[in-house]
Amino acid sequence: MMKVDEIRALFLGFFKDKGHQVYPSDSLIPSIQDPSLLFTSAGMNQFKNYFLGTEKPPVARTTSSQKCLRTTDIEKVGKTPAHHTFFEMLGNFSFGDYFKLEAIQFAWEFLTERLHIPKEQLSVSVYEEDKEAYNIWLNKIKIPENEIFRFGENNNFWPANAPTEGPNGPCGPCSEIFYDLGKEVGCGLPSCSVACDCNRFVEIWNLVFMEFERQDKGKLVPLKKKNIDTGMGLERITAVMQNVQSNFDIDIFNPIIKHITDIAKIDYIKTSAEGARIRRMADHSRAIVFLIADGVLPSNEGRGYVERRILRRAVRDALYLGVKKPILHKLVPSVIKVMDKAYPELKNKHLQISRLIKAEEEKFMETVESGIKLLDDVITKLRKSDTRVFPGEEAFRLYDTYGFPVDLTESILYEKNFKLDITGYEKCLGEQREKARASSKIASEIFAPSAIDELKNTLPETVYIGDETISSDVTIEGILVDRKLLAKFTTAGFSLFDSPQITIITDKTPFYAESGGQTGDTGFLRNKDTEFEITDTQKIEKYTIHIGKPKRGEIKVGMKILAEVNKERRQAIACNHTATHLLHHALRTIIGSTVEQSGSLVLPDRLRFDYSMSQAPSETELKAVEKLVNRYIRENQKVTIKTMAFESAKKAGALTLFTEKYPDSVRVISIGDYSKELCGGSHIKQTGEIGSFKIISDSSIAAGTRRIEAITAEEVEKKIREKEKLLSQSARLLETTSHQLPHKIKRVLEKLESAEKKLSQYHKQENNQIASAFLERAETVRNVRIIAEILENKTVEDLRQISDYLRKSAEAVIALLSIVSDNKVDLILMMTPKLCDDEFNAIALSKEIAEIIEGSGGGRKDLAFAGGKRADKFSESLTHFSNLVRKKLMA
RNA sequence: GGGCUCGUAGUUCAAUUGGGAGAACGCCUGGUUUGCAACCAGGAGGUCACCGGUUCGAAUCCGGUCGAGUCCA
Repeated sequence: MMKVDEIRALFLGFFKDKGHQVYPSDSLIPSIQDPSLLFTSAGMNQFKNYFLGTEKPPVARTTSSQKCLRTTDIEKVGKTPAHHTFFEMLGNFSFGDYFKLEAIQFAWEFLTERLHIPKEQLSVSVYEEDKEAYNIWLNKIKIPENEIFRFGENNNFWPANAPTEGPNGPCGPCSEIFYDLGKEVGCGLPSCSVACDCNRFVEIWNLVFMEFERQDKGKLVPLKKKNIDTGMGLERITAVMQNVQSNFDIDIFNPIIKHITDIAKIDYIKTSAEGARIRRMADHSRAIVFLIADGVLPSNEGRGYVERRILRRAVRDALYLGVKKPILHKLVPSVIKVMDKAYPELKNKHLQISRLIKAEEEKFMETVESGIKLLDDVITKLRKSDTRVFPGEEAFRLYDTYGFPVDLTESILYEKNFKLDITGYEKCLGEQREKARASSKIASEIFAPSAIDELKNTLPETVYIGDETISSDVTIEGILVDRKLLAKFTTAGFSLFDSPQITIITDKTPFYAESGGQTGDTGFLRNKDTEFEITDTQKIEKYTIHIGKPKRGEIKVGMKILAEVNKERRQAIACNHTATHLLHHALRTIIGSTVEQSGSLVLPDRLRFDYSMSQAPSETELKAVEKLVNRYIRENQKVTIKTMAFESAKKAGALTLFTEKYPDSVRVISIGDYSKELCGGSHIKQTGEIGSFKIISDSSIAAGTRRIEAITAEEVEKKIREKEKLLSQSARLLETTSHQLPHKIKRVLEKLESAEKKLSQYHKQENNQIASAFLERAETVRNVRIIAEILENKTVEDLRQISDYLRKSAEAVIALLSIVSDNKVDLILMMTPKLCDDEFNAIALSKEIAEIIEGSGGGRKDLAFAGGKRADKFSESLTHFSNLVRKKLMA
């Protein structure tokens, strides 16, 4: 039986023998910058620019086994024999080299002579208008006529339906090869064929003949250079070779599935609902392991969000299988064991991957728990209203706002004998989708054109000369304004304020473009007539782009101009960048080599360093790290930059990054004989230039990931001066020395506290006295004391205290207490509870009085608050109050 | 990129819908006990995330900022 690893190796070896360069799998995060691509979803992705013709391929034929991630069919995963989120795609590619004949011959030879698949079990399809491919299959390969099927653009064109529906760009017919599982599989009808929907015929290989460029209105223009792009699912061909009907029965899935059933303590019954869940968990655990290994951390947007969703789906399956504890992270070793022959880098990441998964699983369990609580609340309410239908909007709210999955809602409802209004739920979801889609930026086209593409055929890569010099004469090669290429631009007609943002491309440049965490340079392009300020430098594919604003004069393509980088800023950046390497090294020295960089930001005024570590480093450890970095600085070590082959850099012990993919030739930065890192950034010559290093903060930014922020050089001086100022100012304010400051602060606080206590006691006493005085001089009507008083130098809080006292010390009281200032009246209305009824109470009274002073009031029946702005009318309202109360009591 | 929810004591959360900031656990002190989350009494602990607005009055309403959670793309 042929194993996955053998088939992969056989495939790559076969095409290598046919003159193809073997490319390693690209990362799941596409290495080609493209906002429209979230993940690598096909073997051709890493060669996209070669197919587009915007970049010249170094070789004419390549082959690869590409790891891919697709979530479009995620619902089907586990339920069908061949759907995955994560899978490997075997492919061979030709860029203007061989075409249909060889592509077909290679595929046929590989299947029949290397894999020894009987010809009778293979059949093919071609695009109905592709006579060339049809004839090759019929005459060269000698496939019987009735085994060649002809389908329309829906099935046999790439992209599907491209001629009528688009998108514009490279496209072409394709030809598919099918494997017949045999009569006993599938529908069993005599008419069964490749065209049938049943599972008997499986598509194993798709050969795409990219020969047209689609233009507007479906016009297909033949390409000068025709390309081949093929794809064969590794898991699927393996299933064929191992003579099993499902991809999940092949050698790499068996151990994972066994591991799941062992933990869950259940049997794997393929046809049961649990079986599908187990398969889905097996699939998803592979996807998650590879995503994390490629640097995708769980988050709530973009790639991280897709990863989180996959992970949560798997956790849900585990819950259904009765596993109430985190389980996925336990599968990591099994996944790695079956994949590490092709992806040996997984082994080193093993601990970090399981740690991250575990943290994420625990978080989701919390979400589920709080969701169950929320669900219970709604159910309790529903029970009262005597309905058995759970509203769809509620289910949606639980999912949308609190992340509680609807299938969990459904199964809990089922247990409690409720029904879910699933139509209502789906309606809400659909509305949200519509809204989001309408305002989404992400284009669905793979080949989104941009103005820069126009340059790609003629203009070579921008040469970076910023290591040798920071000012040099350069030639302007491209000017971009509003995504359009211009030949020249002049400031005439523009005021300095409304001149647009302009992007300039030059033949070479001393400006460093933002990358590897280091921010882009700023500076000027100028000659005697022209001045252009550069505010940012970025990289788009092979070009450095200078972004900024014209100050004066005119800029023309072809013109020579002096490019000057802001020198002080660059020096500060270089200090921070070298310091970042020292920090990395110090962290590994003090804490251990489990610390790994997971991101960094180098700015002129500070640096940020993200690293993997499960708990926070102790204060002592951080201090030690800071001390060590400063020692490195004082040692004034030499910083050397060398370019060498990747393999020899690795041998020399250079640190390589978790997520990065490196070219063959790399730049190695060595500091003294300790730190050695691959890095493209700007550095100083001797560590002494950094002067000083200070950690400003250490915090957690994600599960298992921490961030240190630090400053160097002049920024440290600034910081020290700031702190000194702070201290001396504080000391002066407290009339002491900075030494005595903590002691003094403590004493002042104690004093303040006791003073406040005394004061409030005093106030209380005073308020009680006032209250009893009020009682004494109060008018009494039918045993009810009526009090109406204006107080001075009191707060609403005091009024409250006074009314409390009144309530406690008299049987029956109605009191109106007020504070009157220039433009405002505050009042409190208290009546002993027995006097209150529905019409006559403090709320009603306060409202009525407040009306006179053009304010409003409210509160409780026995204690209400009110206020107004017309202090001048207050005496009127006092009279009104007394009359009102008297009248009421006499009645 | 577009939504929704949340931010209150060291922690987990309340606050009757705009009208005295509370409970439980934890902490401190004293007592009683000294079998492992013991009991009794007392106490400390709050910028109600931040800024602005509305209002006589805002933890509560409105706008903004920051942070967290979550869904869609």
